[in-house]
Amino acid sequence: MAYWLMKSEPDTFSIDDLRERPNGTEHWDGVRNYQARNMMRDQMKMGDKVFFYHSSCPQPGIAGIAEVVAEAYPDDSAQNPESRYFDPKASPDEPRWYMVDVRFERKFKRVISLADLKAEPALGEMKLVQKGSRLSIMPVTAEEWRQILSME
DNA sequence: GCCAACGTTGGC
DNA sequence: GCCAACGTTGGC
Repeated sequence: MAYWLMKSEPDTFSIDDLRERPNGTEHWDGVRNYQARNMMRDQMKMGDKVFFYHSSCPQPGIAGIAEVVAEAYPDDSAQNPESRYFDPKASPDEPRWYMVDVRFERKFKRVISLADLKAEPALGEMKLVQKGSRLSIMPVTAEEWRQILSME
């Protein structure tokens, strides 16, 4: 089982939104970055655990935990001209973009802020805290996972 | 294949 | 709203 961190803008889709979905489950559409797509498509497996990260908001940080409940399948929003995620180069034969399903597991008692994560020496190697890191999906090591849980 | 121009992300 | 750091696009 692997660990991940996935970013979402809470104004668009927050951890509370996920919790309120039927079965607490939603597809993670709208990933339009190849590195992030490749990780989702090739490496994310059923049962993997995910830190749900809130970005571009007053308090950026990790808000809670979700679990992967469906492995990658085509992101049909790329083929919907009405969608903000529409990509004219995507087609049924070449879907180009993929998504997974995630299910709400729990919300942290408090948001573990980016500032707190940056201040923790044990997380110095974490991709999230490194300068210029913009990936919306990134792997988290087991050590990082444990460390962050201890900071709740 | 290079690289300039442009678009996006995301913290602040 | 600013802007640094990337990623993507497309002319050549």
